[in-house]
Amino acid sequence: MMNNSAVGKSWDELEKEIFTPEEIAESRLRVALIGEFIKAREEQGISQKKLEELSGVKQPIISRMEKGSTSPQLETFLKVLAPLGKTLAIVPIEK
Amino acid sequence: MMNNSAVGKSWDELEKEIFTPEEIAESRLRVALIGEFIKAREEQGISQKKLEELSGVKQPIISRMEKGSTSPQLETFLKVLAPLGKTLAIVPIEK
DNA sequence: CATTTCTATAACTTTTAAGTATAATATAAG
DNA sequence: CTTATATTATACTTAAAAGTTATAGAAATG
Repeated sequence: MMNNSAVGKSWDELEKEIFTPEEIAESRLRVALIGEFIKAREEQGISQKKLEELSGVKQPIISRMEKGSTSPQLETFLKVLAPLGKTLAIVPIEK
Repeated sequence: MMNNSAVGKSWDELEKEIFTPEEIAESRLRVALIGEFIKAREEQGISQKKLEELSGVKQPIISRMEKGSTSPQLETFLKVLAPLGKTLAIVPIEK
């Protein structure tokens, strides 16, 4: 049984009890990357279905990826980025 | 039965018969990213075992990733990059 | 409204990455 | 050398993403 009550706590507070700082940082980063992908897709007016045609990645997978219910494989992410004229690069962590 | 004999063909020639241009491009990109990661790890004198401690990602996973026998999840790749002071960014495809 | 397009989700199968334990190989010490 | 020890690679199991199909619910279009 949990010894800390959840009542009255914000998600930020709860998150700190459940996950390590590394997990939180990593998760935010992943969310940021996916968010940038969504933005690029929408800016170019490309639907998930259309992107399925362009990338070969099925629409339900794109949906799950965007909703954050799966952490895509590097390969899958590169596949959906390519038709948007984007790719991934390794960069130094910014301060 | 295959109607093209493999005898006398280079890997580059064979590759074109087996994979689509998109698959080839994506694969080379993934290999390039992994190569850059390996370079960063070795330059910093960090062993796979040490990186396991720093990142929480098990050494066999790092090994398979570097050997190219798996395409890591985005999350896993971010985890191993972080202790090396690196992360991923979405960038335009270069000409 | 009705219809089409788009996104989300569910259920299920297949494929593949992650986790675990161990083995092979390389490197360093005696 | 050969024996330790560190480092990387390999089987094998488990977990999770991808693929498939179908459908429901939003949101735009006529």
